[in-house]
Amino acid sequence: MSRMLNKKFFDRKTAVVAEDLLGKFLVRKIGNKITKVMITEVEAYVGPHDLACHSARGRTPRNTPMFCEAGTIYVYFTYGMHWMLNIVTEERDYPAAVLIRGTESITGPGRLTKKYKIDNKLNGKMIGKKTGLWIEDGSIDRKVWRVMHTPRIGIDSAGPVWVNKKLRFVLEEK
DNA sequence: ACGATGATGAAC
DNA sequence: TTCATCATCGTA
Repeated sequence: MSRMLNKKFFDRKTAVVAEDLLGKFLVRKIGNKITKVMITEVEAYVGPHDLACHSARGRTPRNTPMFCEAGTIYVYFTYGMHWMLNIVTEERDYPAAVLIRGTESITGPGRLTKKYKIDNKLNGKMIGKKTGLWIEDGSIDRKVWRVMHTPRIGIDSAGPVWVNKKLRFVLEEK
């Protein structure tokens, strides 16, 4: 049985946590049914100075979970139909998070939350068994997978500097 | 390429 | 209270 990643894992620099999440497993428990899939695509939203980050314009009702302790789930609704799953990083009151964009069986942050029934009911909760959503350890087989660094998706309004930062990390099959 | 679809936050 | 925007997706 794999190790469940705890607060300590997420209480580190956001870009480091993001890249480190590749190859780890997203685990979802609903009732007595457990699904476990490898994470293959993430993005880092590194703090209030990051103009693509929801916390760039201060604290608001929506982004309040980002100010909570590392390992807190931040789910928000966008484009009138999609839920986005993030996990909060770094120390309390430092608003940063990693967006989980894709797993081995499903690509796209909106599809992922739909498939694993992730919505605002999880917002602000801590990852763990009680919540029914957590992350388990795993290691990448480097003979099979390579890590790609690219700009983040769908953040054009953040301005050229932050749009071009390579804060999206993707696991690709060689 | 574009419309769906509605919460969010900033401006007025 | 209005309005543009939005960390997207399915269909064309």
